[in-house]
Amino acid sequence: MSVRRSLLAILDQGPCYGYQLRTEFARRTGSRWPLNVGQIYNTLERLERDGLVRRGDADEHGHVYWRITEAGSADVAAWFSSPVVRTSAARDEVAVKLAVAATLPGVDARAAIAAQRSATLEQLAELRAQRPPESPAESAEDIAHALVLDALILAAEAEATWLDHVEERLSRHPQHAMSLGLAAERPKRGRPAKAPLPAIVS
Amino acid sequence: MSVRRSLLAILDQGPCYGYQLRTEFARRTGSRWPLNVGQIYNTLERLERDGLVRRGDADEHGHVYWRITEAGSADVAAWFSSPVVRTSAARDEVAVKLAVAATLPGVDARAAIAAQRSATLEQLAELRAQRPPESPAESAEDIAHALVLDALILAAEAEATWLDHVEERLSRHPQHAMSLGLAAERPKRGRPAKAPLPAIVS
DNA sequence: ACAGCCATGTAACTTGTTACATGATTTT
DNA sequence: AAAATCATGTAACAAGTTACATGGCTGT
Repeated sequence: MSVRRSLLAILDQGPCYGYQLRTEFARRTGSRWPLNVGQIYNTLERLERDGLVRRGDADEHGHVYWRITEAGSADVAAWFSSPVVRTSAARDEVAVKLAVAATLPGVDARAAIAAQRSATLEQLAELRAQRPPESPAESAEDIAHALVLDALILAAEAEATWLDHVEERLSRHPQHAMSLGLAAERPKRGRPAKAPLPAIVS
Repeated sequence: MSVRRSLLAILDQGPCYGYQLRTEFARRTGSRWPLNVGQIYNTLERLERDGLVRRGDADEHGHVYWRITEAGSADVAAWFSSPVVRTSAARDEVAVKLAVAATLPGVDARAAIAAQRSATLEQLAELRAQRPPESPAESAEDIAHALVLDALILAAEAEATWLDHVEERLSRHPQHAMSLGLAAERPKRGRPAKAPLPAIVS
């Protein structure tokens, strides 16, 4: 929902045409998350379908301006006033992947961790290299870009810390090596699993 | 791709029927990411469409077993041997949201940060409370669940740190308050933006 | 003339997600 | 008998993403 909501929030500042929204989004997020132009138009049509924006006529230059509706403004206000909830969904692919890898016999979880850590540390170095030197007078754009960069850096650092943590924990339990075979076949339809949790050494 | 890939990785251990995959996935991820049963069957059909699994006949209990193909095994091997790349996509909704909030005049970015921090800290407390006491003998399932829990805790901690960082940086620049109006209208079609970046005080 | 950007749009597709229907079996 | 769980499936949809077509304008 972040693209859709972001475009709507920008439109809340005043009417924009499609291509302009792309520029505005890029300015505010440091062009770090590329946005295919086609997606802008898709999203605008879906927002119109949902009654959150209205399409205007093309002006003299051929620009099609879109205007937010009251329902749209309410949606933006609600977005900004309420936190992003990470309840059920929001699966971290790396976490899911390593949890599965660590519990499957025959899968080299250590290797998967090592591969991920290499990639994460490399990306972390790249991100840190992009951090500009502290300057006393920063433009609004500079600050916004710095915020996004810091978010990425902190997330990568947290992931690296977690990977070390995972590896250490796996090292403390070398005997059963975290392997968890499939639960034994169930004798009858409807019977609960009652898995024997075979401890297979990888 | 994490659900699809996880189911495929489990199938790489041996044939399973749909409902069984749900149990296996839940066991390995601590039931922390609920998986609607219907999604299992959708995903299996899509995997079959892509030639990664083959559907078997129902056995005496009516269980429909699915078997991974060679292409499927290769996909699993490739998944585990290569890191998850967070290059272009992988937008963090909170980061996008606050970057946009911080650059839009009339939006109270401080309030948005405060709301997010409350939610994040609350969730962090809940997650920490769920951390079981260190026990010398942990089952494979226990360890997997701990890994997932730690991933969530570290991500929440990183987010909290980042939120503090953002707020502090915004406080250091109170004059223009990060506000960035829409770029001025472009005089002609095809002209670049050349935004004046108006410094609007919120 | 040509490359490249500006600008709008369409069509198809992916993964994830939910709601619903259906029925068997097990437990209470 | 009723409730809960096991089990398979279908239909629809959401958000994001890409590839493509089309044309105007600008700078070299």
